[in-house]
Amino acid sequence: MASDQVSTRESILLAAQQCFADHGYAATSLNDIAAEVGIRRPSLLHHFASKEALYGEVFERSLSDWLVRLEDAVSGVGDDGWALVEAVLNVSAEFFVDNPDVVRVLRREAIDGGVNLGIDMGGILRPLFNRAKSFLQREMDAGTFRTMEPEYLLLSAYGALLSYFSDAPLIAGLIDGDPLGSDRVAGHIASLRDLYQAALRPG
Amino acid sequence: MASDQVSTRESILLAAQQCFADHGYAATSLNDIAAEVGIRRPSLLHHFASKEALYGEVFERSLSDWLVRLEDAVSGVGDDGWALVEAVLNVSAEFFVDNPDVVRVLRREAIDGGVNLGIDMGGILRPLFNRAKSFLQREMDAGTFRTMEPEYLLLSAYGALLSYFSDAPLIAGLIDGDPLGSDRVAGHIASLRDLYQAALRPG
DNA sequence: TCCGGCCTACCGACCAGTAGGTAGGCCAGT
DNA sequence: ACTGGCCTACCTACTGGTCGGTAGGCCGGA
Repeated sequence: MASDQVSTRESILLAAQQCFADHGYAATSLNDIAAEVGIRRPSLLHHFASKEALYGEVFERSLSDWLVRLEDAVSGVGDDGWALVEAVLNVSAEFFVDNPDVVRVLRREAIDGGVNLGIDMGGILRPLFNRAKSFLQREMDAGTFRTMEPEYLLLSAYGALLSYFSDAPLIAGLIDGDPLGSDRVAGHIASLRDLYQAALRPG
Repeated sequence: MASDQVSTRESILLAAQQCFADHGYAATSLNDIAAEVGIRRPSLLHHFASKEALYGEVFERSLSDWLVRLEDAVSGVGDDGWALVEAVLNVSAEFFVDNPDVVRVLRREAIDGGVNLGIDMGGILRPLFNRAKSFLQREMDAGTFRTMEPEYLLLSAYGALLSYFSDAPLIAGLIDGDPLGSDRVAGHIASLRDLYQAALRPG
């Protein structure tokens, strides 16, 4: 109905995102999603042609939401090298806290190769990766950053940043308190900032 | 038969490990595993009571293989702080290259919470985590390492190290060449060593 | 040397349950 | 009267798991 605060279609997407994040594609049934929305499976299939199509839309939205947010942050910062690194760190953390399901969907796809359902995750990320690489190279050439291998540096940062959020279910059993609590997240980001500042500081 | 180079049971475990790593628990059927071994599903279930039991054994072996290897490396190094960090890095990398499936099995479990099938991954890892934490704290107190928050430092290192291997399918689409090739892996480990050396160097 | 008994490993056939997906009907809003 | 959204009922394919049965190796007794 049009009077719904959010459309059924939107509710389905949100429920699907949560289910796919929690249990993965294969372990999520359309019945699970439909039940969460409060409708029957055939009604769900009235809005989405297939399970695969639904997943595709969830995945695409997850990835693009993050990239848009990242793009905004990057363009809002000048050419100051370190400020840009901090902006990426901060905006990503903020986004992942607000959308804890997104990062688990993306990471599952990364393990599967990001290519399982016709979506070429690598192809989408590659331009971004190359841009970040040449940014780092530029800063290193200019002496703003200590010279390191930009490719590996990026991959390490990607892993260190995302794993904290994607593996939150495990980490919750390792540390005291909710790893996604705002103070814990702030601590993690501060630690990352500290780590990479120390590593990138020239000299 | 006893003349088999490896027992059927062992073949099943190996095939299961690969399937679970490639596609996850839910997306792997017993038929898939049986077909890989070259037997029928009922024959497989003659060796393992259930799919869950088979997965449990695969998971347990994966985790303990890594921990044993880690334990050996740690005990083989004296009390030299940085040497121990390097040993952990090196032995883990070596192990992950030799057993590329293990890390994907473990990471999938980490995302799921490591608690899905009655196995408490957090419980197993917690003592190790606490030991590493107090090791770092000791080195920082002694002035060998720069003072940082050990908990976050460990989690970042865990993420940075494992993600390179678990997300290898995605990374393969990001960089040129096989990310699990020996030179690439060496580069990644060297970069990690460099990163954490720079971050932990006192001053 | 033969024998019956027991064992392991494997198989085809079958089971109940559940998956994704389709067909067709009901009904409120326009 | 039509449409969009939802429903029940149904389909086929496949899941994990069980069943009864078989081929063949091993072993103790005659």
